[in-house]
Amino acid sequence: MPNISTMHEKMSEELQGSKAPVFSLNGQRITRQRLLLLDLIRRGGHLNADELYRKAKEIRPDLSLSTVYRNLRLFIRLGLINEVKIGTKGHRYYEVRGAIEHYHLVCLSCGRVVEFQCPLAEQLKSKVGQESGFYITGIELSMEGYCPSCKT
Amino acid sequence: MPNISTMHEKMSEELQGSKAPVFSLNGQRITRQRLLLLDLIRRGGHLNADELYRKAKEIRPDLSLSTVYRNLRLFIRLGLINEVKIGTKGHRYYEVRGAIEHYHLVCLSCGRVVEFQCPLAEQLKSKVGQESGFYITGIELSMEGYCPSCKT
DNA sequence: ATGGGTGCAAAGACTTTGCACAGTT
DNA sequence: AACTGTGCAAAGTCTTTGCACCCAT
Repeated sequence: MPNISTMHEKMSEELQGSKAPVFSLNGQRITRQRLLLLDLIRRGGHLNADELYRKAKEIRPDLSLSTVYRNLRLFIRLGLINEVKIGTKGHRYYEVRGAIEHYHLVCLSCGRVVEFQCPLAEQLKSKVGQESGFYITGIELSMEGYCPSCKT
Repeated sequence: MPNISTMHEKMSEELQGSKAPVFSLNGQRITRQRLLLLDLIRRGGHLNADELYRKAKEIRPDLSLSTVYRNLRLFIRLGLINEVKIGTKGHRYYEVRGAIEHYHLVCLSCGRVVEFQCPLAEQLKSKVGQESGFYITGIELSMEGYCPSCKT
């Protein structure tokens, strides 16, 4: 069982590149569950809540699904991860918040998710904002289809 | 109570611009519930299942929510309407299928939905398809923000 | 008469919440 | 001691499904 200083150390790693004082500011605690979940999201690419739950349960069998949901909300609030809705079915996936803005392409057959960048999206945002008079806060862009292996 | 020839007439109107024989082909029946629902979707702009249910219930109080859901699925299968997921919350809305491909912009304050066209989206689709090797079947694009009246 | 359509209620998938207990500070 | 975080179970939201009855063909 890791002691608390080990945890702090690990959490510092987790916090690389994000606003450091968020945890202490909000009085949020660094728990094993949280470390585990963040770690799995970081490794796992694109996971939904249930996938994350099952993976985490392999390591901590006593972990509960509500802890997963609660902490996903927390991580989002803290800006550590993003929730993305992929494909026309709009399922929710989670991924670490990276510097590069990107969008998603999902294979309808095997479920593989590919990220792509889209410089046009920013242009689009300001163009649509100008023409509509809206102040635009968010953009949702994803595509779906069949990947090279599945499309034949 | 409208007789069946009236209903056929009305349904023909509904079918303007879509593949006409779909109903007869599939043996789908023209019912008052279906006429009402299609009519409300046509008038209503962007409705979700519950909004549609409540509007329809004002006219036919005995209508059930499952009929709404069942017929939304049906209309989608027949190509009469589109299901769109708007905003980062990904709520499902329904609208008549028009000729012009368009996307949606929703006000986070008043809920107003504005349609916009995006010639770039088609380009984007083929570009992403080329670069990724995917065969792309669907694209999901929407934005959210605050409309002119709400943004101050 | 036949077979699809509807209302009702129940079940499903996914997510949130209330509560008592456990672990940190 | 005070308070946050967790597990568990219950409740919530949105959608689908099973079944008996109804109605159009």
